[in-house]
Amino acid sequence: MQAIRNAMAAMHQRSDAIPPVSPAVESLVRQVIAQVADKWTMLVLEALEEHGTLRFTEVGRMVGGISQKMLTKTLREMERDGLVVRTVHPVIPPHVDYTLTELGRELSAAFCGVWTWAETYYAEVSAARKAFREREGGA
Amino acid sequence: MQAIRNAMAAMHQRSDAIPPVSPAVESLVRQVIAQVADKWTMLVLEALEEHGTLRFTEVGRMVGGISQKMLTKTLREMERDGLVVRTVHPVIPPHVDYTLTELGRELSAAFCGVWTWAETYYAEVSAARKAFREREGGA
DNA sequence: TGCCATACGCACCAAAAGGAGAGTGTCGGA
DNA sequence: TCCGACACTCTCCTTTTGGTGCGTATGGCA
Repeated sequence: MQAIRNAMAAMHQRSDAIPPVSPAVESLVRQVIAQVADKWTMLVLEALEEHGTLRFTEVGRMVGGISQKMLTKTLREMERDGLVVRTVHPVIPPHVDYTLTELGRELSAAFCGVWTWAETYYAEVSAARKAFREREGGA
Repeated sequence: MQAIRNAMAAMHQRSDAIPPVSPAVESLVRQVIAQVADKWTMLVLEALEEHGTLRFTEVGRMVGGISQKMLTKTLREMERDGLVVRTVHPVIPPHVDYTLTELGRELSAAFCGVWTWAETYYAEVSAARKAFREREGGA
């Protein structure tokens, strides 16, 4: 049973996968991808792309079904990664608004293809799931 | 404190967000997006796009750092959603291979933009994180 | 006088994601 | 003879995700 672990471990040093780019870049890119390929991030990105500058509760409204905790977390991570700018107006009912940076807009544009794919093929995904259930589930 | 819950609840009936598409389609698309915008799914998709047909352990090798459990789960979900075809050769050391379907290839193409974005801007994301740490973290 | 609204932080909890390790069944090689 | 290989599955465990509810500061409105 060592073999699999050995192979997996070896994987981390040697890059059998994609030779063109260096392993260090590979790993960074994967890290960024993993961070960004998140449900809430995608939804918030969409909302801000569609509506421009929004404040906290407005983002929540646009995204829909997100808790304040997750919204805070997602926005903070996006701020950290340079995808949004957070502007605090020091007034007494607090007022904070969020805008996409250029980086954020670029990412949003990149995700556009995935949205289009989902809109184009969701029916086929549904059909595939149904077929799978009938084939596998209700044998 | 009811206000937020009311607003959130209202959100689910009325579509304040994106009028152009119907709410039903919206919800389906979001569901598909949430399913598909997954780290492992993206990585497996990439591996299969790059190398064509692969068998179980080969996919694991190409993706790198994935446990067998997650690999099984990811591949099963992708099969269910019609992204890959799973072919079992009934020989005695088991032999199963996985190939992208047309749907899978289309999705892979759609994600291409995100990969390009990550490759183009990962340095800027790193810089943004560093700046954020210095600004916020090590105040 | 007193409650509401904003944009959170914090504490507590449940559920899901994810990893490590063992087991499986048979066959071919050492 | 007995171990390893494949493609898993199962169990146990930790970490992450996500939800709910509470607190907060204070100017404005009733």
